[in-house]
Amino acid sequence: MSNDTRDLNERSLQLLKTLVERYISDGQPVGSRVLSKDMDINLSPATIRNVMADLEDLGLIHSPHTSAGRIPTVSGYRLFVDSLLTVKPLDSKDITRLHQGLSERDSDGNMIGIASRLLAELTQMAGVVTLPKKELVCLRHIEFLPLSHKRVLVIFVTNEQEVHNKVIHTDKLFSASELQQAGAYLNSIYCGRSLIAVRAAVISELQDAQKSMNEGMLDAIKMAQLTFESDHEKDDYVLTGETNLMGFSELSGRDHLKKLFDAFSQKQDVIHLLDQSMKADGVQIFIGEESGYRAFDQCSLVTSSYSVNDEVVGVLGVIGPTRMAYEKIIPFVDVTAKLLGAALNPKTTTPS
Amino acid sequence: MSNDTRDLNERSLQLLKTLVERYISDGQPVGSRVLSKDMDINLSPATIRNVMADLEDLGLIHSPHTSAGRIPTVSGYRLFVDSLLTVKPLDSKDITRLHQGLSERDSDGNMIGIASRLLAELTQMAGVVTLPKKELVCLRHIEFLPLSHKRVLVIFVTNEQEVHNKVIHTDKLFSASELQQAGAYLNSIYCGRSLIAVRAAVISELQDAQKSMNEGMLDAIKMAQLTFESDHEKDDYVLTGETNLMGFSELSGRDHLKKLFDAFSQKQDVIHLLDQSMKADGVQIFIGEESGYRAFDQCSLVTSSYSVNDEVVGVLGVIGPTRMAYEKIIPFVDVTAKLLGAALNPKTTTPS
DNA sequence: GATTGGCACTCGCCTTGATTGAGTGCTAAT
DNA sequence: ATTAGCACTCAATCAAGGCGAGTGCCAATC
Repeated sequence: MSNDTRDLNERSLQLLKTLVERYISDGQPVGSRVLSKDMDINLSPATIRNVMADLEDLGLIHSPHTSAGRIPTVSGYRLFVDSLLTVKPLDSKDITRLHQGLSERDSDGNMIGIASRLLAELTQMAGVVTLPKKELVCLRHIEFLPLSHKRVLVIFVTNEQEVHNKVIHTDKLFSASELQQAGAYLNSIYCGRSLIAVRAAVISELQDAQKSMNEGMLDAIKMAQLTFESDHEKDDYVLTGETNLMGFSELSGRDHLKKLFDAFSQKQDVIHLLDQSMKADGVQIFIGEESGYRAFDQCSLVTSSYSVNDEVVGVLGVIGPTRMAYEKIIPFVDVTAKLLGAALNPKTTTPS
Repeated sequence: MSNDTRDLNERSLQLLKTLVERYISDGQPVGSRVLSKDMDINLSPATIRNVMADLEDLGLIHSPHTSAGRIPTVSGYRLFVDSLLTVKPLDSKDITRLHQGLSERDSDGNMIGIASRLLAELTQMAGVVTLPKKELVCLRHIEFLPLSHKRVLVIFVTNEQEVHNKVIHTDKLFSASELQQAGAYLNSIYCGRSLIAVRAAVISELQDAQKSMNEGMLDAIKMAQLTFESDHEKDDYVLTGETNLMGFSELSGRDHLKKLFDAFSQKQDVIHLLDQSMKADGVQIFIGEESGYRAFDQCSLVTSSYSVNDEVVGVLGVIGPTRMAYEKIIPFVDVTAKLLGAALNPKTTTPS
């Protein structure tokens, strides 16, 4: 790396671009000969070699061994996606499919799952969608049912139609009707507020307990506290199409694949990675080791946050080998994020 | 296969047993020499070879190639698990773990998921548990919430604490309070009955509609019909620990693994296989090709049905390579099934 | 007659060595 | 600055040979 990438002239960039494209489509290290044939400008292989040597000095490409062609390094991919890429418009079939899948109408309630499946199906890689973040979800309905052993089943609905449930342990025994009243009371005062707001309100209510509250109200508040106290529903995501990844030969080192799948089921690293995309809006890309997690060394992650009412509420993306068709995946993720955001917005109807 | 397995004398069986055990623990074809050392009875390798030749004639073992040892065939495994196996008592650590995981008290509501995870964790293979069958689940509570576009969110609770939800489309627009009344009405008449019974009752109610019903009741019944009309929650299962399977070299032919995982996500074949175990009670074993599904050619499935109140309601099991430690897995699956059954029974408390 | 030792044979696996071919780097000519 | 030419490197492929594990069979033994 003797120099800055600014040294690169138009031609070198063009060459890098062609090289990356070629490698993405073939999967083979690409040599000077094929590159010479692939390029628009006519150049002899020898010239190409000189330019490639420069690119190698800059750390943009490298040879797996002496007499193989070159393949892009992470920096090479990075430069490619940042400046060289010509994004392709989405396939119209894909657009149709997305629309029909994410139209609000025939939702079976779980938009997140649908979106994830669509991502996986249409890209033939793995699709991932985080659940919308809690600050943004508001309480729609809450209800309690008695169980044995002083336990209570809490069911609450957030946003339009997401149903959650949890078992809480109470101090004393409640009858079904007491619980029903508690639910009605909580619904009357907390409905429509965000979970965060509810939690805060509950805590403050409990603190100045001298307030004029009858016992039933107090019990209700206590149960609400138990329900919302912890981040019981830890940030989570829906991941589908993992099996698609098994087809890619570059990921198929025995334990490599296992590491990857283990990371998927532990979720933590993936969550952390996706969280980083929450901040920026628009499409973000993590290439290979850029992610910082060994398990994803050979993978790229193309993400985009999705928003409801201009507020970012979650992230979705696609996971595949570094050697993926970025020019198609990027717009695809972008559009999916926008459509999902629209589909989740209760106020608007998705345009047909 | 010149002959019947009855030809086998005690010694041959003993030999087969030792061979299978050895192969299971080593994963290498086992030859006459090691076998001779492994056996209790002292026999020269030559004698062993003679016996092995007989076993091969009977189709119980075979050589992968001329100068390798022998490995069990499917029939060999079959004979082994049916007659030769000496089951080992469960490890006490495992028992403790199972008890603590499946004790009713600190359930977070999803016993099935917990059981599956326990199976996978403690066997280091894949665990699978079917959801309890519908005939046996009874309605505990039902409730409706209005959505936009004449859609209604139905939430219903079955058994103790399993929460389900579904979106239905109605003919006309209902207000929140109308829906609440409908829910109350349905709760009053259908609570405690099985879903199957509810479905039947709903249909018959609708048929003799001349009955004295006010409009609200009729609407309620109609909504119940929409809710329960189809097998909307198709028999399903919870599968965990699939990634454990990636460690086994015998399953790791590239597309073999993919086929297996695809079968897992399509669910259909797995369901069908598990259904077969519903009929028999006690532990059932499918070895390799016995399952009849190509994807499971190199796998064995050890299952047991689990029962609540002496009635079989579901199946659980473990999926691993044919070369698995049956003598430990079998009692393990057995015990897990019994504990799960007990944990699901609302009447009893699991013994500590 | 069952068991055993001996022996030739088979076959997978590993190493070695030679060959091939793709691709490079360098240099000298254009 | 570009190109042609050439020597060189190195992975991949293949054949040949040695090794070793294990077999099958036969004749000797108990």
